Amino acid sequence: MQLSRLLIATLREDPADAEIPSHRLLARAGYIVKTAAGIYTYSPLMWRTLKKVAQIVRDELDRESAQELMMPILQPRELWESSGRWERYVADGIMYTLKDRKGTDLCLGPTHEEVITAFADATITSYKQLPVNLYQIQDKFRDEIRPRFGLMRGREFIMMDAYSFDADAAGLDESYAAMSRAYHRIFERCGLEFGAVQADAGAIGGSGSEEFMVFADAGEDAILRCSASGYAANVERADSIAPAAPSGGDPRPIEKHETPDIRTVEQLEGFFSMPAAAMAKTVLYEVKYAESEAVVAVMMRGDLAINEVKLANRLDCLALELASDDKIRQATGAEVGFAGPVGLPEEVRLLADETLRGATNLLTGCNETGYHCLNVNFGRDCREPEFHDVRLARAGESAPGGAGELEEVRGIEVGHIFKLGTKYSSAMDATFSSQQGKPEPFVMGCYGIGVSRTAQAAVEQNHDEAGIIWPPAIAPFEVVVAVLDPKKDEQTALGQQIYDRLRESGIDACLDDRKLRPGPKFKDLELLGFPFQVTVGRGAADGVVEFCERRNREKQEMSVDEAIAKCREALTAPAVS
RNA sequence: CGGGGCGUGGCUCAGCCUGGUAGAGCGCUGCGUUCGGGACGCAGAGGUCGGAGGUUCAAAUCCUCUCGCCCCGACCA
Repeated sequence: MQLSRLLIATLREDPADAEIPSHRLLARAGYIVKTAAGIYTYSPLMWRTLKKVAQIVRDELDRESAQELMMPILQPRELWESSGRWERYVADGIMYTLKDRKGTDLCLGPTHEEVITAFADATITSYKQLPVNLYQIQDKFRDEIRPRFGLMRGREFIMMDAYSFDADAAGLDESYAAMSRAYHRIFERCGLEFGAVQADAGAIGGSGSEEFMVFADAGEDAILRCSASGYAANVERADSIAPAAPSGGDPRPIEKHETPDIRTVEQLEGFFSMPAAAMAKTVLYEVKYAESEAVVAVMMRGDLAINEVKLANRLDCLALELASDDKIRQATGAEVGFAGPVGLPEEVRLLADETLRGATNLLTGCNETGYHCLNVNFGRDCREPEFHDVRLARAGESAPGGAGELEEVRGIEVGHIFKLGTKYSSAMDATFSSQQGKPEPFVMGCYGIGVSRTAQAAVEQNHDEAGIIWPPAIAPFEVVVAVLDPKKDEQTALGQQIYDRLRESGIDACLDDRKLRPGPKFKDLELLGFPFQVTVGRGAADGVVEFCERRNREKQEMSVDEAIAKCREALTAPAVS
């Protein structure tokens, strides 16, 4: 490809709406052009990169015997009602819905569990056909609350979604392991520094789940990891060993104290000269279920925090949020800051974190404005709460197992693998005949990779002040042969010759024959970020060119043969195991 | 949806407070000089100031509504 024939529209200045480096660079280099918020047109160069990412995904999935197919974007409401997700997705507002001319409701697919489960039900009839793993690479649509950071969180984005069907849990474990292997190879080949971390299964549901995270400061997710033990988890999911609390000792008689305007843990520490770890705060949540709403009180040790994702999972609710001041007054009969287990109305469900199990002589609120209680003991002064782990793990705490300390890093979620089990197949009555001739629901897994997000994550991890530094495997071109002065015949001829020889070697090269002065040409190519450059300039008459690696921008003069050899050497990627 | 901010040539922005001739830099076109790190000269093209309504002799500027976009919090590949 001659760059003079390729539509390249780089910008001299950063677009005003780009915040993080990868978004800024992709927009400035003209790789992406915004069509609407969270909706982008991919330029010809960007499309080359996206196709390369997609092809790596295909290669590695196919190696694990997955099969590519294509499902519809437009999906009928009745299909989504068969899994029970229509109402929830519409209520959450994340799904685009529309009506056809007859008034029939449809949606633009945000994901394809329903379609694939119906397809599997229609086509897989016997256990002899299992396992099956099906995937597609397609645009997905989500009415994101806040699209941002370019391709990182778009309303329309390219995603690979795969679905495995097995006869039993052991089969699912194998399918899941195969996908995990494939994912590791995919992100390795894309040149990313990444890790698999334990994850919350979220709205999709199911048991086991891991996220593949590209480590980057701009990442939207917080990860806790421990290098000593190898433990890594999304903070939503992470566990840790809580710091020890002082022993409360044998139960002493409860004491009620006047605490005017003392509402927070910090204030209580000062007022009673007690450590936060000897207190229990009581936080009220408004919890939404499919058919009802409730106020739930959650007790947590004073020095620790509540993990709302864990809490929502324990409560098995649709959504929860901190109760409003009005709700708190209504539920406890006291002002905000004085809620506690003592005298809590029976209709308010009471949970407590595991760290409070067996605790004695706690300092708590007692649902009376201006008062707190000392020496509160469960079962004696108040109900015995339901104990659950609802604690937020934090950096600095010990990792599960106690091998080392947790540190926090940021990550971009580029992939997610789930063990779904029979959640969808049971709901939709999608079955196969078992060896005993009985209908059994498929045991399913589902797996996603954000293809467009992965491409941007690669830029987030690979750039410098001058521009993008594409990992070779996903660069729009691996090598650019830059002819500095296309008006000089010997430069043009030599450039063309090098370009041809690189192409013959199977290298994805392009020829920059654009009539640009050298300064702008160098700047432009650095911004665009091709990993290797062969510069044909004043040495052309003597057969001398320059080889330059974008990553370090070091230039070396050498002969044409040497330059070509350098390119070949650099691009003979070590085989991925 | 809540809170904050912004819509002025292709891009980045000034002008708005205090109403009266629509501006700059970059980019683009032509000619000339230049030519290894975002050159220079000359000549040009390009804007219903997001949209609608209102106030006024007069609105980019003041008021109302509306649409779009960005940022901060709850969703997710």
